[in-house]
Amino acid sequence: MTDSSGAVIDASPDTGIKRRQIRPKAERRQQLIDATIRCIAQHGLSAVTMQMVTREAGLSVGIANLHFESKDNLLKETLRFVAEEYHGGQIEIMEGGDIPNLGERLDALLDFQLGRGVTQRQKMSVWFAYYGEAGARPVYQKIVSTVDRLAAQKLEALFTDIIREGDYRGVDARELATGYSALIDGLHLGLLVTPRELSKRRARAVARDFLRRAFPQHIH
Amino acid sequence: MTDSSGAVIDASPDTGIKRRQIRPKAERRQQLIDATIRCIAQHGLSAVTMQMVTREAGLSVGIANLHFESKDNLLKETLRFVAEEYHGGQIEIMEGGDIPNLGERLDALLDFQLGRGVTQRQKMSVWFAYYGEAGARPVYQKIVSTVDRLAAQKLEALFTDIIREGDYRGVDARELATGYSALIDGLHLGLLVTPRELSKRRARAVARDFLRRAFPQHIH
DNA sequence: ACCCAGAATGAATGAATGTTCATTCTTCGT
DNA sequence: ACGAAGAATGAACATTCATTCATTCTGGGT
Repeated sequence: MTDSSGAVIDASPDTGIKRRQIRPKAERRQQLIDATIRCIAQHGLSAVTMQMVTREAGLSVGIANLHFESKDNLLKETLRFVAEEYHGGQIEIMEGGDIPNLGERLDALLDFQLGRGVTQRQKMSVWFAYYGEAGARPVYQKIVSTVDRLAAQKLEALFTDIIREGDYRGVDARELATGYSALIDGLHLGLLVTPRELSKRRARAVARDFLRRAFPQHIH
Repeated sequence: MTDSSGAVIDASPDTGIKRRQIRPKAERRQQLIDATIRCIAQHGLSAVTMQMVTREAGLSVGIANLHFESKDNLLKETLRFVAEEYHGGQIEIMEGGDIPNLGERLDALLDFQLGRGVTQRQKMSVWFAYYGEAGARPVYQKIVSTVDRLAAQKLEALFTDIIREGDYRGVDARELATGYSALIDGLHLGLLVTPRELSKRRARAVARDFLRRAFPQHIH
């Protein structure tokens, strides 16, 4: 049997007692990180407790300190995972040998950044929860900066290619990349905090509009 | 004597004992809210304690529950204050009878949103700390949505006026307003999390660029 | 069939935190 | 000068939480 969290639970229907399962370290780590993400999304970073996370994962309290040495570390690793997943996905698309057409590649990037189902909302919550603490916690700042810088470089490179291909004049790739990144972040924020005012559809329209203004030949 | 927090302290230099001061309720409330803002900016929302806030304010622990009934309430009121201060400032400029020229009014808005000294950074920290929790706390969401909606309407109205004045074609005021707001939010985020990568000067250039693209006759 | 490395458990511990309230102190009107 | 209203204090209390670790359990290797 598998519950919603992915934790393997082996229960005798009669007794309701669940059997202890031994799994490799890497798997447990991921299981705990996933549970942490769900907890942050649902209760907020400041309300997350170890008991909450381990219960969500279907495990005992002690195990968190077995695989991660402390709560601080678990939170740090969770941020690292989310950051790398998100930026990794972006970077893959931007490097994208599988999509030779630059306009289509831009579209794919936009789809990745503002598309997807409910899952994305969970990730967004986590993302901004950490942003909120980043001002006071250098560790978080460093993790985010590191992946952010790489993604920014790739985006600038993509924009440079597009500018060359379209022969656009008076457009600075770096500045535009900064603007586009900020726009996406801001739209994510809007989707998270005021979902009533900003639908996913409209967010995409806004982002597309930005790109169309800059690269009219590439975005229709 | 006045310390950095604005709290009035009356100490005999000999004894070092500070004298108890009685002040009106409204003043103490503001004093506590100011201290809360500083604490959030410096330590992060999740690390803020009542002892920390009251010490920062130069007061005793009991007083926080005297003027605000609980920690939750103090945090809520602090968010309300910051939200209203920020959005109030924006709205005043946008309605701005004192700046008849629409282009100049846009400039003033941009100055307000991305200008100012170190103070602004404190406010930004608080702002995003709450955004981070907003996903899980309806109360925060409501406070932010309320002021946000009003500011969005005013911005849309301003853009509508500018579009009419400049006779710009194929531009949707609402969509542009959404985009501009998101852009500013994203730039704030960048300034907070990756100040090394994004200077205040560059943030302003990026925002100006966005406006210039949309309203070339109004922004030079 | 047996053993053991190490994975998993959860009751116990101690530290930290929000909240209370009996007491002390200021101020102001009379 | 005096008294009362209420502002301010901070020690005490109850709760919650992260972390520990003695113990139990599992599964693969022999």
